[in-house]
Amino acid sequence: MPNSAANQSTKPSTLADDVFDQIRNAIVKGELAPGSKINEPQLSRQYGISRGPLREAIRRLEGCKLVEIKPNVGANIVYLSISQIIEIYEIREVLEGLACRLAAANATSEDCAQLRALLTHHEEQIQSENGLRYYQREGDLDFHYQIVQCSGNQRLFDMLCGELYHLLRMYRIQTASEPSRPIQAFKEHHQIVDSIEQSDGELAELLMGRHIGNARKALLTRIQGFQASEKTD
Amino acid sequence: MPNSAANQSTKPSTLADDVFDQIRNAIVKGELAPGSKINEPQLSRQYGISRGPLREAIRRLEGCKLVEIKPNVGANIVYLSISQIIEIYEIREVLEGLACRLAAANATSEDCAQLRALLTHHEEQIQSENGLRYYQREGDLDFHYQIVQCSGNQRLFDMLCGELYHLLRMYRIQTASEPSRPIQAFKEHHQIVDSIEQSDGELAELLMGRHIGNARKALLTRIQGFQASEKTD
DNA sequence: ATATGCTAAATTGTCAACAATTTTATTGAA
DNA sequence: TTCAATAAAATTGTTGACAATTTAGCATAT
Repeated sequence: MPNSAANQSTKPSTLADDVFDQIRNAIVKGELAPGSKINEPQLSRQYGISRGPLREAIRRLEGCKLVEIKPNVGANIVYLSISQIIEIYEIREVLEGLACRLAAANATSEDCAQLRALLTHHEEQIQSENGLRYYQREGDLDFHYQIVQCSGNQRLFDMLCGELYHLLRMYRIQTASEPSRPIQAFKEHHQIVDSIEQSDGELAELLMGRHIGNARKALLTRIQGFQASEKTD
Repeated sequence: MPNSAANQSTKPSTLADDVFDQIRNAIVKGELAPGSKINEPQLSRQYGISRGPLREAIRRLEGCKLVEIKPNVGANIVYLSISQIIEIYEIREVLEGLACRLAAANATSEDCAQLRALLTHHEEQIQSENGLRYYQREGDLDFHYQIVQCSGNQRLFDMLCGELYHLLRMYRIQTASEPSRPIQAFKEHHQIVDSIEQSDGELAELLMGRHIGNARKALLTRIQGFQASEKTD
């Protein structure tokens, strides 16, 4: 069917679903500030819908742990403390380690080629300052994203790419962060692809765990450095 | 475990929240069969509420991935295939390994005493057939539950105890399963507590990973044995 | 007997109104 | 001024009605 219009015959969707996507994007991009309150009348006007589907979208966000609802008070965008970020990094450490182990077993040669291509593309981009910033912001997660895809474990993919990465993006924007170890991280990425290509799952798992562990430690020391007063829970 | 409706003045709650809990319990207990369709008019009558809060509860369940909603068609209770259970076990393997490593570092002597107490309690219960069935059904998860609590990582706790364990309970009921290696599993539990008590995080992590890995393999071979025709995705 | 198309019923999606609660503003007293 | 009590406004929670869509039933034709 010649369907030039975006979504008519192919994608039946509901207002609640659409607004769910929009709000989630707004949260991840920081347009809805962490910790801030959600005002139903205002948001429903903004999106041009009634409060019914809006509330459904908010409830779904609650299920995803992106907002917290207090009865009779309202919903707040979730706020991640430093200690919560550390917790997420600890989890990523083992989850992405697993992803690498599985990827080493399952990745086709095309998958490996694509991983290589992504790395070289980053290498090119990284020349310019803007490119470097891009790499730190998004490109890094792209790499991790693609490895998880190679793992073949769908639920692992959902957990990482559908939930945790959203929170990390949110945090990066929240704190204009990530001046951390770009060159070193880049080397580690290459090593990881090496081991995946050689189907050495245990090594890939170990390297990825160490890679994220390094990032976690860097984050920890950087925080302790000039922000020792941050509440840790 | 006393979680009845005794809280009135202390806990303001909303209909959507209450019904969310009730439906989730019904799903986990198998009262709402996996794959079955949710009928809004019927459920709203059953719980004595209107469709508004009911739909909010369903949306929240969608966020938790316990139901799947198709626009204009309705919500279905999620159904876990064998391969999806395997995926969950792979994830548990590393996540609970992490929990053990952290628990070994963080657990107080009281925590360890409590773990020991739980194991001896199981040892007593396990004498009778009913007790053994209980152990296989719930007691086993109780043990894992308590270890995750000792890890000190709140998000890890939420992921495991707030999501994955629900799915596993659901699956166990779904397939009257778990005649698998109760005595062996019991020994492994003891070893794990040993290593946590000795603050040997790496050993605890390895043992727990192996423990769950064994369960996964047992499950896999049992399935392949007399149900080789199961769709694997 | 199996399809095909149409009609009726049931179900889902959306909205606006109302009730209940919280938040804000205001008043009055120490 | 500061604090408490109170009234007003705003926000959240809930409901029932209506529109849109899907599902089921039924008659007809091949």
